[in-house]
Amino acid sequence: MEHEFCPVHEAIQVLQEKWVLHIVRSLLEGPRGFNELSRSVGGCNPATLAQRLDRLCDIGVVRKEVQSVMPPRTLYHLTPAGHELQDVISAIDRWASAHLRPGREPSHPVCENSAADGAVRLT
Amino acid sequence: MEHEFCPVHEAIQVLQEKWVLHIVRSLLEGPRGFNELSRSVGGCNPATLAQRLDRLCDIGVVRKEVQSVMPPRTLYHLTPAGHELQDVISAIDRWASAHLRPGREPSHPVCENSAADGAVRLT
DNA sequence: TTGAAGCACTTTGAATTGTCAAGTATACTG
DNA sequence: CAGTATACTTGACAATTCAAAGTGCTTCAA
Repeated sequence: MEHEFCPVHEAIQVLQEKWVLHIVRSLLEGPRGFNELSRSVGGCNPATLAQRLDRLCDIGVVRKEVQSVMPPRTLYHLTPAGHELQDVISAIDRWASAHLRPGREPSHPVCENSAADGAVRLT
Repeated sequence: MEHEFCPVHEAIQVLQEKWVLHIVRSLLEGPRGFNELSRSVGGCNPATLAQRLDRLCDIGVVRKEVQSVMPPRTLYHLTPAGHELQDVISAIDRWASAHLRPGREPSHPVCENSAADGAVRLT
């Protein structure tokens, strides 16, 4: 009755969780502490961030290193598997650089957007 | 006062929206109608799906082609820019195949997961 | 020595999102 | 002529995310 295991599908399930890609992207630049990460990710509240990190930890993408409990000092960094998400982020980066531009207005109420140059506008 | 425009960041904002990656992946296999897409994406309710499609349309990743209004018949397909998300999906696919496996239990309450083979387990 | 700021979170209640079930008008199939 | 399909919309409800405040302890400046 149940579906078979599909890697891509599962990966998408994880990566589409809010903030996950941002977190990974940030950690690719190096290990960070909680607040540091929070700032670098920008706009994710601590409750959600903590939850995402737990998940990524469970999944084996991130490792949490408690350096001291009091005063608190923790480092989050990517595992080798996590590091390999670099390819995914790079692909997004390439796509974004090629197709995304600032664009203010949705330009049209209707869906008549694909400009001549094929650029994509954000709303 | 405001930040400058960062393509990757913006792209992530879009791609992390629930169902978006699934939708793109499905459309990469070819154009589909609404219900067809809904089925192939699996589990996304029509309200959300409609909303996501509108967004992707506005953004210029998807094009909506109404073939007839009544009885209704619509086709959704990727624009050239949308098609180039293939690279992103492929990267996810490669990562997933290399690092994801079925794994039931989180195996441990704590975050002690990175197995010797570096495989990642889903919870 | 006092005060402010930093650390890693947790808790709370409210706001935003996503989901479910049902419904619409029409056509095709058995 | 009942049943199925198409593409959605609506409204009520559930789940997720949010901002704000708080904790207990250290470190640094005044």
